[in-house]
Amino acid sequence: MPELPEVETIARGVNHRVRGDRIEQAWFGSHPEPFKTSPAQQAMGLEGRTILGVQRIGKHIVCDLGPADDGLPSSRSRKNKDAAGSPADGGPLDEIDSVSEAQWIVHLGMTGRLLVTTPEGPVAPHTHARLGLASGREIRFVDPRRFGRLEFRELARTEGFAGPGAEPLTIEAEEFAALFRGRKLAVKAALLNQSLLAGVGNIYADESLFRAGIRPRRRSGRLTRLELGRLRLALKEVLEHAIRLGGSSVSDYVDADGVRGFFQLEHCVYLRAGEPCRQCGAPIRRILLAGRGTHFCPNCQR
DNA sequence: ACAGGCTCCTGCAGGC
DNA sequence: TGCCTGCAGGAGCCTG
Repeated sequence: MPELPEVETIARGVNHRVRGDRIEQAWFGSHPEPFKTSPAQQAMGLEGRTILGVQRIGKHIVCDLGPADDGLPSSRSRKNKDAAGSPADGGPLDEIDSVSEAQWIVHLGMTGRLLVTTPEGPVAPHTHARLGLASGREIRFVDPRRFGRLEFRELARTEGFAGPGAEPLTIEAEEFAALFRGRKLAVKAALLNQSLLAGVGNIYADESLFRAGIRPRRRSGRLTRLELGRLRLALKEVLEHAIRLGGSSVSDYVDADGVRGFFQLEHCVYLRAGEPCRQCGAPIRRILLAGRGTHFCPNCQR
């Protein structure tokens, strides 16, 4: 299930391959669930636009798009390629100086994938969107469980996408502590709440609580300053480490090339119920909290 | 306002 | 062997 490190890995990979490219045609499937904007509106909005860049905000992948062109040959993307070597090969973002005029926002839900392939490649079952690019590449959105969402925003009409919660990688200690102050809900439930912190899901909530030595059921408002300090650092470390390893592949997660991540090999508690704690050897316990499987070491976490 | 529970959806594992 | 049941969870919605 993609959380912040997986989404970051995918966004970087997709950005690397399609930045500066132009969307020639867009195809959308018929299942209504994945679309926050209707398929027809998305197709109309996307076609003819240049992809300025792809970034992660919380668990969302945001594609910034240039102005809609007149459908003539893709002079814009060719000009970019000539001017800046090959932007799609990953030069700095500011080489493309256009201002974002629209956004395509992708949320992968639990089982969503965003892949960059060739049009000839076999189309996986549950493919809900295909964007044909001027370079000959194709972006595909595949999501068996249909918990993912696709949205198109024209920035002349609506604001640019901003995650509802704070970014756990950059949040300062004071702001972090304020998120938990006075709250009665369990600290794990608070970590999962996207309007507080954007991007933390079940795996990294469990792993960061283990690193910080805090039990998942502890009430948020009862955490000491010291514990909040440890939690903020643990969260940052665990997320950054997972990004370096390309994310966790626990179910069917793969990056933009279809390659699995490696962080699952370093999980200390997640999906390790009954197995010995890596620190003290006590068996890892599993409970249900906020409707989620929750894993912790009863000895190391207080 | 806040907290907690339910629901969507499909694939897979486990039991009989 | 094959079918059935239950479980996995992000986030929006509903209720207390």
